[in-house]
Amino acid sequence: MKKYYITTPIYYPSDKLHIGHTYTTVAADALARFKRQTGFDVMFLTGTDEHGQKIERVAQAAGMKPKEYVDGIVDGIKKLWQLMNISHDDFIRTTDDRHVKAVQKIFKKLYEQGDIYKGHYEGWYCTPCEAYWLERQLKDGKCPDCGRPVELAKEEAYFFKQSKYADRLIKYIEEHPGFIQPESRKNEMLNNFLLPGLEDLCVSRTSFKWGVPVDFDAGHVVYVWIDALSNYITALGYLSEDDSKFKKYWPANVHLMAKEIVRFHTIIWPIMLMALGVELPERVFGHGWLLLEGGKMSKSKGNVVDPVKLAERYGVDALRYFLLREVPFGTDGVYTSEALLTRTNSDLANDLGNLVSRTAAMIIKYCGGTVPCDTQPTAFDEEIKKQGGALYKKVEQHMDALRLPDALGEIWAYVGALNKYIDQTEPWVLARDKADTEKLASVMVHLAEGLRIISVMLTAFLPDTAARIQDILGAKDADVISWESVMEFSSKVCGLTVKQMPPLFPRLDVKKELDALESIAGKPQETKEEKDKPEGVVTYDDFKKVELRVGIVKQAETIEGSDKLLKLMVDTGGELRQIVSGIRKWYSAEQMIGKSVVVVTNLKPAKLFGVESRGMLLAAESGGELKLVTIDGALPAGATVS
RNA sequence: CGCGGGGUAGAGCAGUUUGGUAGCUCGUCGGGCUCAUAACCCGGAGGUCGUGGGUUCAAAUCCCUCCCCCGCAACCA
Repeated sequence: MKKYYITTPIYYPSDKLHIGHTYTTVAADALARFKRQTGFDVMFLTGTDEHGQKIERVAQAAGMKPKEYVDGIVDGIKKLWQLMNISHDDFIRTTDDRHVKAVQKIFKKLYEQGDIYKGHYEGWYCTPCEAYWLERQLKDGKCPDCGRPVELAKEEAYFFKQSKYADRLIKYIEEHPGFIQPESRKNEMLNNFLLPGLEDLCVSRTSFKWGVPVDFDAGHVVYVWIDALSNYITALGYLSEDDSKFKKYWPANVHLMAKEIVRFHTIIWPIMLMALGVELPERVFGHGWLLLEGGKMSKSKGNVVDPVKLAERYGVDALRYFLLREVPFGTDGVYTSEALLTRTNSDLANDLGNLVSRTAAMIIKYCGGTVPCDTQPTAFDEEIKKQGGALYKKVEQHMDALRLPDALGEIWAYVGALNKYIDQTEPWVLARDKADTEKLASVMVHLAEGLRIISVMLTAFLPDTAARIQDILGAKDADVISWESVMEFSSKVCGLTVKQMPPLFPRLDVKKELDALESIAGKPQETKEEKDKPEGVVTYDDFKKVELRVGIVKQAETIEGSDKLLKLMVDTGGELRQIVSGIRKWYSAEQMIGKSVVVVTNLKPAKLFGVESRGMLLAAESGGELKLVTIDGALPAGATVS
C-alpha cells in the first residue's frame, strides 16, 4: 500500500487558536481523508510547539508554571480539533518526552559532527526583559517591549553551520520544482534569503529556561525552531528505539502551512535534514491567509474570529466548506461573516441540501421510497451519466495539486447539473402518465446515483454531510460508498430504501445572523475600545503615535508668491529636514535661524505652494498672536519630546 | 530602484504561461416551473480589464513609464 505523510505546523499555544489555524488544519484533514479514501496508508500529524520565552512569560503573568499553562491551552486545541472533525493520527507536543529526547539527540549529533559549534552571540540585551534584540528591532535605541535602555552584551551560544549546505539546498530547490509551492514562494525564498547568502544560525539560548535543555551544556536551551521543526521526524520515532514509523512514512509528502513560515521549512528544515543525512520532504506548501476586513487577523488587532462559535452556530461542515471553498489556491482570501452566510445558504442549503430534499421527496412520492430498477432512458440521461462518471478523475487531479477549492468547484458543478436535470426531465409531468413510469424511474435512478457519487466525493471535505446523505439514500455497504464504486456511473442505488429527513442545512436569515454574530463573535476590539472611551480623549497609545522632536532651524527663506509661508531647513537630529511653515506674518526668516523648536517628525509629507514639507512646527495662537513652542534651555537636535 | 504578491461588472474571484467575441459565484432585474429548504431552471442589465505610452492586422494577455494596495526581514495558520 502506498503511504502518505502529511503535517500541519505545530501551533504555538500562547493563546486560543483562531480561524486561521483552523483553516490550515481543516485543509490538511481534507487531504488526509481523501488519501485514505483513495487507498493510501496515511499518517496525518499535528501538534503544539510549546517552548520559548513568550510562553514562559505569559505563564508567569498568569501565575502558572509553563507546563501547567500550556496544558490548559493544549486541552482546548484538542477539543477544537475534535469539534472540527479532524482525523489526525498523532498529536505531538514538544514537551512530550519522546520529542525532548530526540531533539537532544539531534542537537548532539549535529554538534559531534561539527555542524553545530560553540561561539558567541552578540546583541542588544534588555536586562529586565532578559531578551536580546537586533539593532533594527530597537525602538529609539531602547527595548521595544518595555522601553528601557539596552546594552550591548555577549554570551556563549551554539551556532548551526547553515552556510555549509546553502549551495546544496539551492541546487536541490532548482532541481525539484515541486518542492516549494506555490511557485511564487520559491522565488521569494531564493531571492530574499538563499541567493544573498546564509549566515550561521544561533541555535541555543541562555536567556530563558523554558526549552529543550542542551544535555551536554547546562544552561543552554535549544532554539525553538530547531526544536519545533524536528517534530516532523521525532513524532515518527526518529533516533528512538522504535523508528519503524520513521522508516515507513518519511519523507513527508506534504508539509502544509501558512505562507509566513514557509521560510523556516524551506531553509532551516531542509538544511537540518541534509546535515542529519535524512531525505528531504517532497513538498512544502504555503497557503495564503484568511484576511479579515481591514487586514491580517492578529491578536493585537483584536479581530480574531473564534471558530468554535461559528461551528457551534452553523455546523462544523458549513464552516469546513467555507474554509475549503472560499480561499483560492495559494493566495490570500478574505473572511467575512457575510460571505460565510451566503456561501452556506446558496451552496449548501439551496444547491446541495435542496437537491437532496427534492430527490428524496420524489422517490418517496413517486416510487414508494424504493429506488426503482426497471427503467427506460430519457433524452437527458446520457449527459448526466457521463458527467457523473467523470467526476472522480477531476476531483483526484485537483486534490493531487492541492487545489481544494477547485475540487469542490467540480463537485458543485455536478450538483448544479443534477438540479438542471430535474428541470429538463420534469418528473412531475412524467408522473401524470402511466406510460412514462419507466422513464420516471430512470430519472429517479439517475438522481439517486448522482447523489450517491456526490456523497462519496464529499466524504473527505464534509464527513458528516456525506454520511447524512448516504443515510437518506439508504447507502450503507462498501460497494455503494467506496471510492472504487464511483469510478463508474451505474445503477448501484437500485433497490435502496430512501428516507425523508430534516433539511441538511437550514436556510439562514443573513441579516439576523449578522446582527447575532456581532454580539457573539464580537466586533473588532478597536471599535469596542472606542466605545468605552470618553469622547474627545485619546489614549496614551494614540498620543505616542505622534513623534515630537527638538529641531534647530539652520536655514530659512521666504517662498516666492506666498506672504504666509517660510521654507525652513531644520536639523532634527542627524538630518536636515525641509519644513514649510505658515509663520511669516509673525517671524522673519532671519529671526528663525538658530531657534530650537518642537517638530512633528512623522507627519505625512505634504506640498505647500509646490514646496515639499516634511513635518510641522508647534505653535500657540490667540487673538491673532502666534508664538512658536521652543525649548527652555539647551538640548541637542533630535531629542524626543513627550 | 530591497524582495514578493496584487489592482478585471456593486462585492469576491478566474482568464495573463501559448495575444484573437471578457468569464464564474453572490447581489440585482425579468421570465419559467411546482418535485423541493420563498428553493430550482432560463434570460437581461451591469466592465474605457489601475494610468500613460509602445509592439501588432489584433493586447486584460507581450514590452516600457508611472500610480495605488497588501505582505516579508528570527518565533501571529
